[in-house]
Amino acid sequence: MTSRVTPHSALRPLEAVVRRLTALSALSDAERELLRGFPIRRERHLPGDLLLAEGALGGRRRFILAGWACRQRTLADGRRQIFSFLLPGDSIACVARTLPEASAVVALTAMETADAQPALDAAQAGDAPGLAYAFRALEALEQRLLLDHMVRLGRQTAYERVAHFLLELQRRLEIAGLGDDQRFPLPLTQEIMGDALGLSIVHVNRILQQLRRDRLIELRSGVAILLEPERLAEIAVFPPPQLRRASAAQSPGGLGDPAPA
Amino acid sequence: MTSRVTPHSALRPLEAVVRRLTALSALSDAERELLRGFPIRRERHLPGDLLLAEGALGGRRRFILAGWACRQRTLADGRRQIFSFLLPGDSIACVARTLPEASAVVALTAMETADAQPALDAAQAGDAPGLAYAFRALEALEQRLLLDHMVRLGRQTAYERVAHFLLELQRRLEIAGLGDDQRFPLPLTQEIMGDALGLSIVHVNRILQQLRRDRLIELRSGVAILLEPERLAEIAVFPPPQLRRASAAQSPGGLGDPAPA
DNA sequence: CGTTGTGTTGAGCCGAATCAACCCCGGTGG
DNA sequence: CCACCGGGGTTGATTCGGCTCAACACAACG
Repeated sequence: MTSRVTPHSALRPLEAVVRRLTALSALSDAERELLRGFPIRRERHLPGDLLLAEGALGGRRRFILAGWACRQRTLADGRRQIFSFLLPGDSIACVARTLPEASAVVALTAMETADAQPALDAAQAGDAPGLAYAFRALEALEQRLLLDHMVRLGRQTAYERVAHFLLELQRRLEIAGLGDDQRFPLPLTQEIMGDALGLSIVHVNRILQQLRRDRLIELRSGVAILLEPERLAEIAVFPPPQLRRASAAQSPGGLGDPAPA
Repeated sequence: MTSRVTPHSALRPLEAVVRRLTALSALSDAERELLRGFPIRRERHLPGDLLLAEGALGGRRRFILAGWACRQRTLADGRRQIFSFLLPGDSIACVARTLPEASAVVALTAMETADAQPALDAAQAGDAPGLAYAFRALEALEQRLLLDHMVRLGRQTAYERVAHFLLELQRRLEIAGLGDDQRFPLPLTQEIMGDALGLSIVHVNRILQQLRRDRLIELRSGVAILLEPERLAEIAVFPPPQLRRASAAQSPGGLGDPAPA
């Protein structure tokens, strides 16, 4: 269904995961191979599927190979708040362990996930220090994204919120190997964006219109294009988060294939 | 200055910490004594003191013995978002370790803190399973409080936000041994509340007025009284979080990772 | 061919921000 | 002792961003 969105998930299912972790930590080639070698017990999910229930105990840890999900909470009167979006390369339920989940995880598109437990066990066992560091960094990054989102909700105008949000998605998706420095898949309805950004559907629509009129973005059939990322960043007021480790050397440049092994 | 606010900090400095942890985990008497016996290297801080800088690496972990602080971020143009309030019994910088902090921690009142490292080390060493569990629960609880705050910001009216916020404070403070089931210290200016709740000073003032007119709360000289907590809870729409362990069952032995096969 | 979900657009309203006074109170210093 | 000052709180008038309601367009799909 979303072959454009997740181009390599069929041939190299863990590609997004490897890219994500590599951006956060210096993985040895051995670790990369270790990661690719685990039995991953793939699973498929449909839009709307509940991947993790609110209040659940000790959810299964999984990697997302393809598709989008979100962490959310629904109030008694139907209002919904989306806390974060989970993209290919992200992991589910790696925070709380023996304690009830504070949010539900729901699939937004068709998805594919893999068992993350073997990799986590290896990291915890001390066999793969690079992996262990990457997982901790992942957790910290998640926290940072949550805080960013909170700033959007509490202290930014709708225009700023949307600008900052789109920038965040672009950066995250580029790292996961989807999209480039201005173009990326955006399989979200305006309702979903509204529930994330604390805005009504109608208002999300108007802001997107405005961003288009201002020639800052284009949106066509599930693909977003940031025409002037720098101006968007100015509008966004506070800098989108550092998604990579600060170190000088990073994964070898090109979008196509990191890690020649 | 705030002797009513922190009545036992002089005689039993760790009282709030012990109470907090006990509410989360079944601590043995030995563990409680262990906790009280650590060298805690107390420190005092003044309102406005920076306890942890944004972007700092590996901050010192400390317990709060007395006084209030907050986690916050300040934007370039001066806007501020407060993410959470840190109360007596809470700990600072227990999440990220080797990674840059995503938020600053700032003292809001005069404070006293203690070194948490000995206790954390003991927990990590496996000497005190109850403590270890408590610390993990503490982290999860913090996460939950963040998400609650996000719901307030994104999906609640000002009136609901304030109601829910006051209820949260009451519950947390009661557990820490400050205040009772409707009365608690509230040393926050309306500006601070505004920066937490995403509202202007003026509007915070009006909402508080309204809550008073509706005979739901009283505010006098740094003390808040919830006249009808149940009605406040109804207004708050979504239930304030579970701050204690669900007394019946928890994990007495399975403190490691549950490993759901 | 209707149906359903998503996007679009207009009209009107309302919640919350802004602007601007003013009050009260606790310093603090002449 | 009083004059002054600054921080916090209170209040009114006005503006405005974003919501609600409502209608319609369009595509995917049965």
